[in-house]
Amino acid sequence: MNQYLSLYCELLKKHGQPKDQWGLWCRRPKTKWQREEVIIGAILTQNTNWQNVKKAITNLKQVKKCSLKLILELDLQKLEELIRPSGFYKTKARYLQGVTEYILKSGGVTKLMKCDLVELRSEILKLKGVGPETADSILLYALDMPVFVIDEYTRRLVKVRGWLEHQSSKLNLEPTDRFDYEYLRKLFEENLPKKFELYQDLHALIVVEGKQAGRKVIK
DNA sequence: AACCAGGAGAGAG
DNA sequence: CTCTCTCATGGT
Repeated sequence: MNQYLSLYCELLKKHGQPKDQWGLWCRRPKTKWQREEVIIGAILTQNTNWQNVKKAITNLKQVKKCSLKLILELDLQKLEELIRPSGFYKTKARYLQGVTEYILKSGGVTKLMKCDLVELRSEILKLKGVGPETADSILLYALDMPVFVIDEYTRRLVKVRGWLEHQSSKLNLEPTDRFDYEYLRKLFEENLPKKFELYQDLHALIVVEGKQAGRKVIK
């Protein structure tokens, strides 16, 4: 068992199955509407506390079911007003409508799940408001595709545990490249069985662990 | 009362 | 390609 799998076992033992802490995101199986809500949440949570996102989603549900159809039905100003608690509400409202338009035009979430992973990833990365982390969160948690999500918690963990110390010199990488998004993503994916359930749980556990650890050892 | 949380786009150099 | 600025709310 390599260090990535032992990390999973260690965190699983410590925190348990990350279902309740992560609400919908780690729930399996998911309904179509739960998948849509995860996509909406993935945009809303950008650089924002999850507590604020919950308020925004509650506001949306108060109007109607939190779905992609609702996002398109609402006019921009109304949507802005509803998601205001999540911050950056004007830009996020536009992001949401753009992403929603693309998904519905492509045939909806169920259709997307049958697409080729690599192609779909490069397609949604072109959408405004969808960077690497948001794209992979959507692919992994909404569409059950095996992509590992890299975030600040993952970077810190890799840094703190010194996992890249001897590999970086071996591969002759510049210090800035060692924590590059794509590099870290491939590192995790190459060292773990390609299963979306494992990716979902491990990433969630890393976040839970990271939050609990706080920012005491970081620099 | 700063500081920051499941980031990303746009512009400059 | 790598900085730096901007977008904004709510909790410590």
